[in-house]
Amino acid sequence: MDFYEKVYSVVKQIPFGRVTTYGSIAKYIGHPKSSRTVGWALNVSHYTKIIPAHRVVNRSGILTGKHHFQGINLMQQLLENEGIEIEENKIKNFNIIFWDPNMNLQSFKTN
DNA sequence: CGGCTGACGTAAC
DNA sequence: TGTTACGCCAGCC
Repeated sequence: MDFYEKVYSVVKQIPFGRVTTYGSIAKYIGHPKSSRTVGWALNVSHYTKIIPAHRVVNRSGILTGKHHFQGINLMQQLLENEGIEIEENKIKNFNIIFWDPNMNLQSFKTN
């Protein structure tokens, strides 16, 4: 399975109203230092695949990739539509809604 | 083939 | 505590 296929598989499994980080995804797919590549994978994915990339933010819960969506606030709008509160490009209660694939998809690696 | 870039993360200063 | 530096890896010159 390709690097990006793994990324897509994980991102698509992010529960509604939850978010995860580039680093967590990278770590989960076996490349803990390749978080940048995860971002790149999501970047190309937005025109090759349909995945909830808006549910992926950086480690601080900041919407660093919002300017890669159509509207400047599209990413934030999508998240708020899921009940996630955003303030100044930053997710509120991030530690609460953070969804770590490493803690929820242990069986995924064997697929 | 080498250097630059980037939706990141961590360590060092 | 705020910046800077660097590793990472795929794409694009």
